[in-house]
Amino acid sequence: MVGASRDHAAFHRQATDATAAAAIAVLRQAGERVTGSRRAVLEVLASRSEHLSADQVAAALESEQTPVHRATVYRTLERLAEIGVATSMQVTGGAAVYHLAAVGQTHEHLHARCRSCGEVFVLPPAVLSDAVARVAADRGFVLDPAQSTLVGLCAECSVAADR
Amino acid sequence: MVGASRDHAAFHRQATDATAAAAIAVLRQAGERVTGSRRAVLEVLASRSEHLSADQVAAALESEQTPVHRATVYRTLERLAEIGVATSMQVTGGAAVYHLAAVGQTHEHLHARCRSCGEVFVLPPAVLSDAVARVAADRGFVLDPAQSTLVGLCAECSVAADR
DNA sequence: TTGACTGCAAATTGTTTGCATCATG
DNA sequence: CATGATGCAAACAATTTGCAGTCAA
Repeated sequence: MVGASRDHAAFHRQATDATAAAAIAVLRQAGERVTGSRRAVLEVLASRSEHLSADQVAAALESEQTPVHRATVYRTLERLAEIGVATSMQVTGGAAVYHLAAVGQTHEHLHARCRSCGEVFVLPPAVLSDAVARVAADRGFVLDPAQSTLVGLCAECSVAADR
Repeated sequence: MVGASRDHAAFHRQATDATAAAAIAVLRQAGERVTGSRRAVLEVLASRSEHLSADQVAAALESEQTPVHRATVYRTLERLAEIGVATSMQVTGGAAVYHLAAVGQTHEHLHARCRSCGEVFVLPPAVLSDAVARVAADRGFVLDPAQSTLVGLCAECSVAADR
């Protein structure tokens, strides 16, 4: 049990390091400067699988004795998103959240938020492929599934609402 | 042409007045006070078919020589939404927008926001009918098109981005 | 060396709240 | 007349931006 746990932790750290390193390589290739702040931000993003808000990233850095000013966190995340190393998404009614874009794989995904419990679900972007085609034909609107948030009731909440 | 235009304007004003009056009646029934500010806010909502942000409502009132303080506009819109006279929706990455809940008719529609110019477009909810079916089958998620905001590039901005 | 990056403070935007005053019911 | 509504200013949260100093390339 303890052994398995340690192995898992070790694996995770290694994977995290690899991801962060890959992201740094991309940064360098893009002609961007690799600074301590950027490294730190990337490591935080790489170490968590979920989406983090700029504030959460700043808080994580602070508790890791690597404080980075919030303005810098915002600028860094924005830059990372521009380069494609990270993806950002505006959560309806909340702060923008970021996560590392898996280098190589497209890893695009779509978010659906339950308006009852607030939980955010990840869906395959293909769910919107029909909608993409329709709005393009209809209005010339280039829909970006990865940036869109669908809203509704999750399975659990819709069952609860039925009663 | 001129005649038709005048008739249309007259019809529209009449419809607007009727809608606002109906909303005021509902307000009264709900035991809410009917004040000048509330009347004015309702008339602005009734006179525009699109969705307005609190700020836009305040601006409209100001240009109509009926200034209402922004705080009041916010409080009023919130109250109207609570009562059900108006519906609010948080546009992803933007301000909340409101519109009168058509008394009786469902008036469902879907929003798409351009991530470049920020403009919000209204689309027929049928655009998402395929997505609704897919997420329902896939995850049991009951998608609500009226609450969802699609994000992408509008026709104009996508043309501009191409160059 | 030098221009990009950072920290800091201050400005923005959208929205909420405490409080004294005022007007509707 | 008693509440509940309004105006005003100030607080808020999430970002953004101008500036001057610092550091990676």
